[in-house]
Amino acid sequence: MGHNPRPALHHPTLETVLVTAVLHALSDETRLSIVRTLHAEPDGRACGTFPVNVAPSTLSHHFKVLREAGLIRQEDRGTQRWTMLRVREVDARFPGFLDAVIAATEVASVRF
Amino acid sequence: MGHNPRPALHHPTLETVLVTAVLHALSDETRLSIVRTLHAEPDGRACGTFPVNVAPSTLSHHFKVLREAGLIRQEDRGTQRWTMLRVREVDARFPGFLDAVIAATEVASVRF
DNA sequence: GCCTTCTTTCGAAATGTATCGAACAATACC
DNA sequence: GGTATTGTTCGATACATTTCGAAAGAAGGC
Repeated sequence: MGHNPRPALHHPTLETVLVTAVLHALSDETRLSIVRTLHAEPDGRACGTFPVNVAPSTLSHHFKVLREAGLIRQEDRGTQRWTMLRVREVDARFPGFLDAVIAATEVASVRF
Repeated sequence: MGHNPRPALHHPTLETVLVTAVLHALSDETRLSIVRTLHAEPDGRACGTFPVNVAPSTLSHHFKVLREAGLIRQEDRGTQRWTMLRVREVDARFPGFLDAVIAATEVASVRF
């Protein structure tokens, strides 16, 4: 019998995620910071390389919330898990929304 | 000595509210429904007339959250409290954000 | 095989949130 | 003054969320 590869990650279609789920996912300071970082790096980055101040297990929890809200896509590359923002798909379902949120956080001298 | 009028409601300047507070305020189904109703009625309406399925005390709690997030303005008119969406101010601080959220909820056959 | 690296899952604890009913305040009207 | 009408505050409860450390799983290199 074969080996047991990592379970496939679930990436919901944007049509099936609730508006409230997206808003809730972004209403946390740490998760919003993750989305900001990803927005500035279209190629994505590995999970462990985000500049956040939480434990790895907590970070993993936040990625799950973002993934289930349809905001990020993750794939395995060797031992690390790559994370990308689903810009196209989010913008197709919520036109202008992501840009407006990012822009709101980029005003000088404003804390999230 | 005089009577004791209702305490003045606090309406924070949009510059002082956190982005996460606005997102959190809108991430609740009942509150999002209130904002949708107000968006369709620029003149505002009285607190008790919103089509929601919660007790008056719960509704009062939701108005407080929306008010402290800078999303609504309330003023007393006789025995009732009038509520309006702060469209201009919200749009000045978060350009395009409110419209994007409202539009996202107006897609046919989509639940919040 | 063994060890390192990266990430997740599993409790567990602390905190926050939505909800209600009962009681209270303020205004308007009689 | 008395009585409705309208909303808020308070206490209590149930549930959700954020957080961590410890343990485990999977891939890669030795």
